[in-house]
Amino acid sequence: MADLDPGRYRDSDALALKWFQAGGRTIFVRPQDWEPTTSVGTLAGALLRDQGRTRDMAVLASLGQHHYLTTGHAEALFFRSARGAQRRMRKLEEWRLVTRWHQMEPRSVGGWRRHPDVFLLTARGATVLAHYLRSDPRPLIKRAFSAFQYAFHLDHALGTNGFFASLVQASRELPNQGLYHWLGDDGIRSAFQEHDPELSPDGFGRYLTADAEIGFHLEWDSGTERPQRLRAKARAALAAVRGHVLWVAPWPARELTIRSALERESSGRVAGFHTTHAGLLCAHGPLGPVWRPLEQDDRRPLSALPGRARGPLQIEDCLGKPGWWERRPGGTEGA
DNA sequence: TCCCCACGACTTTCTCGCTT
DNA sequence: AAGCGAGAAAGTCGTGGGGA
Repeated sequence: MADLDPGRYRDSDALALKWFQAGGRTIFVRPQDWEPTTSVGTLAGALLRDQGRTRDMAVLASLGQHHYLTTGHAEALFFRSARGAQRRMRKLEEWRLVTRWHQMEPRSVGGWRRHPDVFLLTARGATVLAHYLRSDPRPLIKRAFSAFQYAFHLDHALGTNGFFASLVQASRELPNQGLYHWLGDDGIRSAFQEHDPELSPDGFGRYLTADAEIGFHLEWDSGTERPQRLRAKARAALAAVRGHVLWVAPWPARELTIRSALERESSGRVAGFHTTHAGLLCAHGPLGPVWRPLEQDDRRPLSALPGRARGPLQIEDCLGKPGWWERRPGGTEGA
């Protein structure tokens, strides 16, 4: 069994998922205030001249959709090297389109471990993005401000985002697979309006294989929710979700707790629930044989889950593939 | 001495506009 | 269309800070 502490994994581990977060322990060093200024002024000219503006806008769009991206997440989605991601994010920061937080995680034995910096959209970034997308900037600014001001679930968000980023990273070199859609919780909540939006899953993904489209919702568990609430979430998913729901537990025993809650709630009904835990994800990666269906013992890879026949979506347009943002300016949620 | 991350310096590759 | 050059972007390597 792999060690559960993500801090123990090294770059040399073939499938190390270095940005998986340990839940709820990290502290964030952030600027005092959110910049309320929305003037874009001289920036417009610099951006228009900039060769990488399409990618920059896709970075901003992804920040608008998922709120918190680390240097590692940005690298997985948009860059081929960590240095490239660092350089570009620094530039966006200098243009005051994004703001940066440092993360430090206290170690159990004392001391601190530095994690990659976290980037958030500024008001200026939201305005520039809205201008680029020809949309109303106000909702974008409002959501970006909320992400800055009310970052209560930041660890949880980074865990969810880290899962999808690791999926992008793991599939980017595969010629006939890829993650096409990644919807954040904002995008999913609208689909849950008829139910309790508080019970909506944490993310939605559409994974393409050679002959199938596999849609799945993600539940990223922090290990703090009571079984009662787990069952409520299971009920909501049974009512509102067609397709798979993947539950990720922080440790093996917690996975068993989740499984018993799910099995109790879904007994006798068809449920596409699968579970895993962070140790397996770190050891095998998100594409490894880690997903265990309810009332079964075997674990299977994501690509082996049943899906529907491939539609017009193209593998080469999947997230992380070369230049994907050129063809999908709407970010990870767009067509 | 090692780890992790950010970043500076230098080199190489790519992109774009201009000229012929 | 082809060739050229300037500047931007990307690749690589080493360093530094903060920690064990």
